[in-house]
Amino acid sequence: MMVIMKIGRNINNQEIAKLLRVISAAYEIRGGNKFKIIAYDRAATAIEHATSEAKDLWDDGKLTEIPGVGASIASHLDELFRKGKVAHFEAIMRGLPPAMFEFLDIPGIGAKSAYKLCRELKIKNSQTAVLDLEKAAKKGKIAKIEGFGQKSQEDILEAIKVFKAGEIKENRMVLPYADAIAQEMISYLKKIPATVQADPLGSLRRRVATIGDVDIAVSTLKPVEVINWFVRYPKARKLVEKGPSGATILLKNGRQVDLRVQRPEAYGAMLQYFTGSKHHNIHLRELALKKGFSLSEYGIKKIKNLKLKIKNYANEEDFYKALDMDWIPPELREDTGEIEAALLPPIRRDQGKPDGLPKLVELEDVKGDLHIHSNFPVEESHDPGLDPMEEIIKVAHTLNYEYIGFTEHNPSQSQHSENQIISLLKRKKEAIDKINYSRVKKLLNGIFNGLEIDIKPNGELAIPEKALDLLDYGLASIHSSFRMSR
DNA sequence: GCCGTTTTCGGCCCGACTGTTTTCAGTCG
Ligand SMILES: Nc1nc2c(ncn2[C@H]2C[C@H](O)[C@@H](COP(=O)(O)OP(=O)(O)OP(=O)(O)O)O2)c(=O)[nH]1
Ligand SMILES: [Mg+2]
Ligand SMILES: [Mg+2]
Repeated sequence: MMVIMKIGRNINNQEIAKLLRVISAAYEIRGGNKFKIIAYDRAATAIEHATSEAKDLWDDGKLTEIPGVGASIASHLDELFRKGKVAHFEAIMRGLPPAMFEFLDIPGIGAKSAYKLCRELKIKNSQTAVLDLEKAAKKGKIAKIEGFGQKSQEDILEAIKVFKAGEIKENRMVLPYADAIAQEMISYLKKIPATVQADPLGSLRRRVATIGDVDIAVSTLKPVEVINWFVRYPKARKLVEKGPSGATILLKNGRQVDLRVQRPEAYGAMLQYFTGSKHHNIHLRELALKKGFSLSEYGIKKIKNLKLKIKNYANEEDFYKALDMDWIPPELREDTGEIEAALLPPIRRDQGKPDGLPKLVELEDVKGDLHIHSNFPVEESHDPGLDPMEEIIKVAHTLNYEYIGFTEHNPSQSQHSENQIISLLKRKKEAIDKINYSRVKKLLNGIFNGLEIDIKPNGELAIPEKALDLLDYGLASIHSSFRMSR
């Protein structure tokens, strides 16, 4: 439960992000420049999402290539990687109760509340901070603090329960799990005629590998009906909040679902807003501002003529087109250059940027699979495949694959002599040769004989050298001894 | 603190919801 930061020279991206968020919160308490606070937060998000470890980028002198990391933060990180601590950060934190940072992941508590609670309740010990806060709430001490009351005291108690159960957005789910939750909710929403359309948005629509919460938008002329139906979802455990334009619930499984509703004629703007990402939206809105437009989930306003009515967009294509941009595939909307790339050709040429949006790899583009486990009995030590090769070939055919390769694990070394391993692999090679000469072969252009070969702790492969001659190819991978030093 | 072909200075997204406030601050999307 402790969220104390791990600091040191071997800090990873997740831990750096946490550290930068703590600094952002510290600046917020100190009344620092509002945009500096935002800058630290943005740098945190950028490092969290970076595809390389910040420490490796630092090694190559490329830290400032991360958008949002400039000279200042890069120099602090340089100090962090060299010395394991940052003097400037320590100075910022000095005088602030360290326990307050334990509260930042409790839903509804931000920097200001965390600080006030710590100070007024004299909470000193980081290790027991959350428990101390809970005790204080139960004794009615929070309601007495200025700016808090009976209701906020109850809300904090509830939030601590949620936090202790690990039911916070920071504990992310894998994409397929979130997909399942979203699909169930969408079927439920579609049961009432008021729902014109319902879509999973946010990180789900962007197909991010891990998902914090489930975001859903509904197109409707009867928002009140949809929202009331939503909050009565049978699997809902708790209503978090509810208003005229949406609601948030917590499900019995501890997951959060956010709903936003919008009229059909303005649904395009809602799709754009609620798909995100946050920094894609901010970047897009900044670009629009320079052109004299103000963007929101309701549509586009002309800044000069605020009296002019907001313009509706029923679909996303028109919304982006109004900004002279190509429609951007949701998978690319992470503010990593896609906005500049989407600017229509004449503008790109003016700016000397000829490149458009990249063409994404679609499922149909996948032409084969060279890592497949069949149930062919090679007597591996673990995880044999479930289906016969013939069945797998048929499925590959229905997927329009041109080729596949079979890569069962190598025969277990502990159970077999070298000769036994070779004879097992000979049998498999004969089986594949046979398939290649049989009718099934016509389904695919190529069926290859591979093997997933263990790399042993001493670096050797787990099959004899001459067994390699029996294979078309091998996949070598490590299956044990993960705690060896680098 | 970051960033840039209208800027190396002067900007920085925009809105929903809640509680405690008597007009808005804090938190979140
Ligand atoms: N303009 C703007 N849009 C935001 C902001 N925060 C969130 N959004 C929009 C874009 C997000 O993708 C969408 C849903 O917010 P979430 O907090 O659920 O984020 P998202 O789903 O992208 O990631 P997640 O996996 O839930 O952490 O709402 C913001 O500060 N400004
Ligand atoms: Mg989300
Ligand atoms: Mg959300």
